[in-house]
Amino acid sequence: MGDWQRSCRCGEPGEGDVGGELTLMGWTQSVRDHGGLLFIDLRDRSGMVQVVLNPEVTPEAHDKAKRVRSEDVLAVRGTLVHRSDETVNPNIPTGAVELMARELRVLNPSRVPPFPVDDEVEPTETSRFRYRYLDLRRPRGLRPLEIRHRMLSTIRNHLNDLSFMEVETPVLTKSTPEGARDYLVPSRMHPGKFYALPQSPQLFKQILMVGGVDRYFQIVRCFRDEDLRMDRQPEFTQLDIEMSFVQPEDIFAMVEGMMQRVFREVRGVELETPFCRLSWEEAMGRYGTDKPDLRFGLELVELSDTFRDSKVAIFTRALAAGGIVKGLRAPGAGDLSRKELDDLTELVGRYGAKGLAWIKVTDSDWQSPLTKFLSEAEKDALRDLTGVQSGDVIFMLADDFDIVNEGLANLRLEMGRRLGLVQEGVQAFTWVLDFPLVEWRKAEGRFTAVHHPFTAPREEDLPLLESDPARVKSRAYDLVLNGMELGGGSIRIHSPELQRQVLSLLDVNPDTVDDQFGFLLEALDLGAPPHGGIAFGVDRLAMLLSDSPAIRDVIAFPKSQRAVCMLTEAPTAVDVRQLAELQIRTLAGD
RNA sequence: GGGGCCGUAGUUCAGCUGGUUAGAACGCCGGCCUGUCACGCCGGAGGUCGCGAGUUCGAGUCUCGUCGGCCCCGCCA
Repeated sequence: MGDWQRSCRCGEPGEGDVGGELTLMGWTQSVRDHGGLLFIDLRDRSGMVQVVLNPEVTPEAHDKAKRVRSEDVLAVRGTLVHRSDETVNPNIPTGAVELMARELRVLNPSRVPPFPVDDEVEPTETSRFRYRYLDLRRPRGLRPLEIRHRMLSTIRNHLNDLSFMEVETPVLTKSTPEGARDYLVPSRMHPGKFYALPQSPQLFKQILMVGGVDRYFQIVRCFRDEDLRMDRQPEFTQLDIEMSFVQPEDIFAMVEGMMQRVFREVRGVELETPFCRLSWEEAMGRYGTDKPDLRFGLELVELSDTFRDSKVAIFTRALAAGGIVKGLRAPGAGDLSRKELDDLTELVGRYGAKGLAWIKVTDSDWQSPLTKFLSEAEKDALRDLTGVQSGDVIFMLADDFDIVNEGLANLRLEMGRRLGLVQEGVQAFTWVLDFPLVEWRKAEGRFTAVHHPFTAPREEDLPLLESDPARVKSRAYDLVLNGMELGGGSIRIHSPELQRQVLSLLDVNPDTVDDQFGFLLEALDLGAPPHGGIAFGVDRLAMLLSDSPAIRDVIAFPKSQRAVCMLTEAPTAVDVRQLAELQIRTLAGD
């Protein structure tokens, strides 16, 4: 660079700067060599500006420019001039001006890049993330991170305005029995012992409440060693919030205000508040899921009673086994082909359904493999309950509660898309309330917490804790947007006795309760205020705000589906001496 | 742990029921060109068809295995 100092960024020069002497630095987007005149598009994060080299004015600079290649890093000094009317480029913000170069320095030449650094062709994800630095030079690569940054800075401003305090909690912490698989970190000072990376700062933030921190938040990395998905990474970021002396209403109002501001400042969209609210039971009943996409209707219909004494064996058999029958009317879907119906059957099959019953309703008849088993009374009931009309299809599923709901919920999403019912541009927020406190895990033969073990039961359900735990509802809530779970939280248990009772209901061994949660129980016994909070998936929110198809797009250096860092190739083997120091020997031979 | 899709030039892709020397566009290299902005024109180079077996007279194409990427189920309090 020598002693040169950059005067502004490439996207910034405008007509106000014309006549000025500018020094610009950036990357070579393209070179257009006309033999005589030569143009260079100089780019940085802020944008692009055209540099002109004229061999008659500056033969030396022009000569150097002839050897400039894509992605070379340049510094150019010259005069900013107006372009003549015919040569103005309306497609870029700096298109009215250009830099007449007097002197050019190649700060660092670049090898030919492994993929073109522009938004024209999308490189494969493998090369995008292997060469993430090239990807980030493209607007398409950088934009999701810019939106993420704006979102987080808006959130910090907002919470700061509301007197929240950001506190950092430990990353080297303690493994706890419930929840996802932990990432472990061996301890050198304590051979054979391990820290765990936090799955969330849950217990620390509750302890902060006991410490009187009152209004806490943290934008914090969390770790879960589970298999990846399009919207799941092994390390992800939570917006963690906790407040003392609050009711759910206080949390809702705070979150709605925050979301309003985020959508206003990041997307320029004005959200209506208060958000919709659904009980868990209503959400499950009408949509078959606890995270319904409310951008379209297509509600499910309960049909168990209709078919209680039916001749349709698949229905009565499922009901006899304690299952349910539910249906979904797809308006105007009567033209579905056999192949399409097979595909839909395969779709519900993914969630365990053994088949998918369908009826095509036309003016003259009901076409279905089931027709001959359906009584007139059942047809009347179906007409009443679904409002079916000629040209529609009724889908029905009979199986246990989870399979029916999950199958139909996903069928509903698919049909919503196929029938073009999803209203684009609509932000359909909803709170989902009154989740069950616990659910029975057949595989494990015990109850597990639906939210987490520190969630308070509803007060009116306390008597059921002993007699019928499955019917106890919790003071938990989720925030759902367009079918995506953005965050969830709850009012916490602040009584040590109740906390012990819930832990024992979850069949946590009484010895390990004190081992694992002793510090929490002790804190609850030393003046813990009633408190509650919520945590959001920052990455998912950023995905939504940036219209990104995958979580990888909103993370600077994401991991592949097999949890490998595509840039550094971590995890890797370590030196045996490091292992010896930790007193660790691996079983995996390699 | 299970199911599915994909892997061909530097990049994005085409390559049919197996059949001559594996193609296109962009990029790259060389030449020409003084108002282009996805500059244009002429010429050229560039391939372990992910890898390994198998079937076959013959495999980019079929089969099996393997590696990698992506999507899904399980898992993710």
